[in-house]
Amino acid sequence: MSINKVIKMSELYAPTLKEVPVEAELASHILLLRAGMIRKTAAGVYTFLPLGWRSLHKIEDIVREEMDAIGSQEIMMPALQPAELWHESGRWNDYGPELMRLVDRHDRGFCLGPTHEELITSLVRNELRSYKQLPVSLYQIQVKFRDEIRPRFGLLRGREFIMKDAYSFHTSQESLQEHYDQMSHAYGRICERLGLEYRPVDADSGQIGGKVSTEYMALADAGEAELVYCDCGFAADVEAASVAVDVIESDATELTEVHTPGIGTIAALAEFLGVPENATVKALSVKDADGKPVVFFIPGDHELNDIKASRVLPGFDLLSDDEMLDWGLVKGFMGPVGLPKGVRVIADESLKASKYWTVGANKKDFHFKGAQCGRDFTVDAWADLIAAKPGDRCKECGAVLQGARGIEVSQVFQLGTKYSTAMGATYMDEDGREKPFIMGCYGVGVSRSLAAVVEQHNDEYGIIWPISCAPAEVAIVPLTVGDEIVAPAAAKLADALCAAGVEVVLDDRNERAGVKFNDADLYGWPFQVVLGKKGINNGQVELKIRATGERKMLAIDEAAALITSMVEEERARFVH
RNA sequence: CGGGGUGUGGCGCAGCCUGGUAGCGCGCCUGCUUUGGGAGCAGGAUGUCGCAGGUUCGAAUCCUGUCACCCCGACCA
Repeated sequence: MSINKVIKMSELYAPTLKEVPVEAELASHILLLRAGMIRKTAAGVYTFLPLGWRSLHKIEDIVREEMDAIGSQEIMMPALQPAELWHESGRWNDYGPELMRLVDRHDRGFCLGPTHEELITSLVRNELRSYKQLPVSLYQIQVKFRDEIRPRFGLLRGREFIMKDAYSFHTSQESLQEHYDQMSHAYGRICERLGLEYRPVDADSGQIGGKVSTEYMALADAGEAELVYCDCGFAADVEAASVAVDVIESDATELTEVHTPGIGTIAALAEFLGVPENATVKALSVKDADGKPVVFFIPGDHELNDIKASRVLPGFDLLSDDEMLDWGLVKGFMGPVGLPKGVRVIADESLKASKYWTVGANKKDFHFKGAQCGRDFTVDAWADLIAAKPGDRCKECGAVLQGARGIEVSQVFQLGTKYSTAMGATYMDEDGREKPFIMGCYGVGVSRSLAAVVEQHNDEYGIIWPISCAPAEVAIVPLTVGDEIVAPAAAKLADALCAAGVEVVLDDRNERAGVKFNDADLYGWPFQVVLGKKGINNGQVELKIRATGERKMLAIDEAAALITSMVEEERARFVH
């Protein structure tokens, strides 16, 4: 795209689909297929056609500019990675089946990189030897592979996708924090320049490892991530959110057995007792990594969060019905009072606020009301165990949290020394001591961002590109081809705009007006200029703004200048 | 991985239950007409019916296996 040239629709490979593809459900998936921007090659694997590729390049360029602006340097690492590096970090075993593994002809193990911590760490450990060389920040824009359990939603969850990943190396937490903040700021700018309505949220660091992490969520009802947020500015992924939970204690202050025949679920119990679900306590029986039984107690209206629970009890697993029987646990009627010997109790910390619990009686068809911790039972450990949900309270300000869904377009992590320690990546500090790098890593889902933009910017007719990532900025639509007046006028206007640095597509196809109009809206060109015979004869062309549907007549002699300035103004809206 | 579903011309689908010469719409090609919101008429081309076996005189259709794709679920008691 270094040479700005008029794109001729008659030559463009961008076949549109009139019908909605059966495999697509989301607006972004449907429209990217229909507008001839992408095509599916296999489940979760896509080909980018010229228009999709142009938009993708624009997103990449925005990302590049923002990375370069904070001093991160672009490199390119291979997608094909030797297994031995993954053995060093331990992730050859830990990453699981999502890692695409392969073997070469010499029987050496490789994987297709889902991320690049191992490679970059092995790169710099040989080259960066002194604190004087730090900090360093490097990034690449590259294809990634993750063998998703279930690829879906087009570009939003693919098995092969394009990502910008950056890695930074520091001698101190302060230095890391400084770069992390710069990255966070850059990520916010990237979202803004892409026209994404987004929210930074507290996140879990998942498989990448590390402690501090923020995700940038493009808000979308179709998003896979659930988040809670507060007017005070707090926002978090429900998986990672630490929130205050309202629980209601039992009206009974003495341990009271209640006959609850066949009432084995929280919903049934709450209804039977005529109380809300958060007036009950839910019990989940699991086994720890050694196979020993543990029962989690959480507020009845909440769900256990696996990630949080794993922090308290690494490698835990749910008990099967048979295992519950073996340990003497009564499914549907478990409680902390009178649990079989050897069963540990871990309770969600929100339950501390409730003095008298309504719980199972460890006896079929019976529950207790008024069970008091310390008097009737003991808790071995308190921990944050549950997934947050809308209606919980903000820990910062106490307000009720609202819920939203989002597409995770980017994430920043503070890795600490996890990889540098595992892989022996060290430098010499001022005292002549060898120390592991303190690392950060920062990812932007580039192809996912493309889908997120479309998910947020579309209507019943097609895509509505923000000008910053539109495949072209202005479409020239002559209504008659081969006409001795209209066609030259269209070509002239296209050339004039092009010369002014505007990206122009000229619909010189011999198609009927309706086809061109419909395609133009489907493709989503931000500005559309329609040239008809009558208009030209009156010295006028019609300009349509895709986003607003607004139409105005422009004098043909002034059109190029006017449109250029409108394009420039529109571009400026996306650069802050 | 568990459950459900679908593979038939480029795309979307019918036909399958009840075996008997493979059909429709869109698209494509040719011609004429049309030309400001996915044109009309006429003519035409295009199918190993996902793949491999089996049953049968005969299989898109029945049976077995297999592959691919889509949807739901995947520890939520």
